[in-house]
Amino acid sequence: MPEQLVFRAIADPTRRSIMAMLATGEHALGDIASNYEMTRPAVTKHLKILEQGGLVKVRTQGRERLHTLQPEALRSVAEWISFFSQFWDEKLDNLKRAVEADDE
Amino acid sequence: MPEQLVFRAIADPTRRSIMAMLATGEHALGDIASNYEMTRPAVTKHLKILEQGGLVKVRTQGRERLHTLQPEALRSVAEWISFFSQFWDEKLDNLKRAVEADDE
DNA sequence: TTGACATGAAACCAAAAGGTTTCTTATAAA
DNA sequence: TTTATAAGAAACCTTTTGGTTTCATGTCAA
Repeated sequence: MPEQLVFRAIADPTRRSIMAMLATGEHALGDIASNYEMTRPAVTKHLKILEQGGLVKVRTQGRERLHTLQPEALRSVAEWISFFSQFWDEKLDNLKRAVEADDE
Repeated sequence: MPEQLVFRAIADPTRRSIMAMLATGEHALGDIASNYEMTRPAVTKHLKILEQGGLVKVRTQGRERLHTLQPEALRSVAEWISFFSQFWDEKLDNLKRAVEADDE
């Protein structure tokens, strides 16, 4: 799972919005799509990109496809940011330590 | 400075690489460009996008343009991630608190 | 002041991104 | 067993992105 796919996935505002929605729990495609102006195939494509980035997992139930958020995929981004945090504020070295501590 | 411009800026691997280079200090365009296969105008464009995202600041000295990293611009991304961190691991609530504590 | 150097600017190009419409397939419900 | 629903797949279109080449401009050094 190349890290680039995560950065790509979170670059689009619609996809970040979908992530926020999925933070409230599992949702079917139609359910998600009804919150946006665009067509369902468009939302499908966004979900596919989120999936490729490891940020969303899908399971099929009957004729529905249920999507779950996988927020751990954001960890690589958090780690990348933590490298730069040392340059912006000593206080935020906390962030770096927090991420690294979770690295086991 | 819309947050979207930061997400856009960090989406490209070349730009993230440039950021890493600038973490070592101020650099002129030619200096940066010599590290990449692409032409200088291409690097100029990447730097422009980093500038629009608030991640790089430029000053002119003689005929050179010196670029400095502005890592604080990553804070908005860190805050965005911290919202999701609560879903992935309780331990990483540290991250959230660290970012919020620095919000003053 | 003449030339070399560091860069900006503009025009252009191919590929990727974000979207649409149309058609098919699979499941659920009447 | 029809019919309606939920979704995937493919073809297509437009705009954005990441890159190029070419040319113009400002600054430093002989």
